[in-house]
Amino acid sequence: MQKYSRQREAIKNFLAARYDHPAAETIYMSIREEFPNISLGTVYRNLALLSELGEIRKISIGSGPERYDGNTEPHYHFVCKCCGGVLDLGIREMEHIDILAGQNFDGEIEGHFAYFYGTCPACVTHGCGGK
Amino acid sequence: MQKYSRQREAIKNFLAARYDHPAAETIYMSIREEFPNISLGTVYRNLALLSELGEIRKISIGSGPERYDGNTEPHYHFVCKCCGGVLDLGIREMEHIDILAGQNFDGEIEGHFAYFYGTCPACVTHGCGGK
DNA sequence: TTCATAACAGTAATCATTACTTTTATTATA
DNA sequence: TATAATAAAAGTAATGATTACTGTTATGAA
Repeated sequence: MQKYSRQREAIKNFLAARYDHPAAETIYMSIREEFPNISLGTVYRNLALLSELGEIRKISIGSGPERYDGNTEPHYHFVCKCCGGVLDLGIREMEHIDILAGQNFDGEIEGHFAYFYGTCPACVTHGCGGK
Repeated sequence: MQKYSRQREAIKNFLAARYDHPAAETIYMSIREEFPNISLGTVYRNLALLSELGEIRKISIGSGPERYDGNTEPHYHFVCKCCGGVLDLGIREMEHIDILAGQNFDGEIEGHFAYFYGTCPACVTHGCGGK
């Protein structure tokens, strides 16, 4: 039986209030302000648990550590090659590409993972490192 | 100035002859048959170098180690949730989704990374572990 | 042939993440 | 409210993938 945990609650609330898709280490550093003794293992365990419960989302962006997203609505991400930031994109789910991929393929396609990359608005105007 | 290396040549040829997108460890184990003293570091260094030169491609599939592909033609991959295998898909580049993603976005979209997942042909017919 | 150095083998270090061990916090029940 | 069972914690050790470091060897230009 799952029990309540103040640390888990704090991690969930922290993610719900942010839109920059932080890594476990970043979450750990911030949560430590409220729980100075929290351990990194606790952060990882709760991130894994919350992901399984579908209360947060884990996002892989090629290189570097995993990022976490408090927004569980289906949406795509944009990764800036310049500053490394991760932004949300306001486009709908592209179910049609699964159909496309399934043509001339004998397996069963359930879905896809995708993210876009390029230069984010801030880096376009202020240059790299401008953010 | 870049110098020739028999080990690099062997790694490149090995990848060119395979279509299962092996991980560095797998490549290491196979190349060791020809070069018993080759070190894992040499495999990683050459994989990184060949990727930079555009002679092979490095593919990230969410979890687990990076996979390498001797086919540098643009194409998409399918990852089987059942056996973990990675297959090539015969669909064209989907440039249109970059345009789609760029609408209502002020940054510059250069491209996207995407892969599909589900059950591969072999696992559909023989069940999980049947491959 | 000599020489400069790219690439090597072997090993140590790093980074992100997971696992283990003992203690603490939560919650159902007496 | 007190007791007891156990989920979850803190703290630490271990793992897996990858990168970096340190002499040594192989390549190729002079």
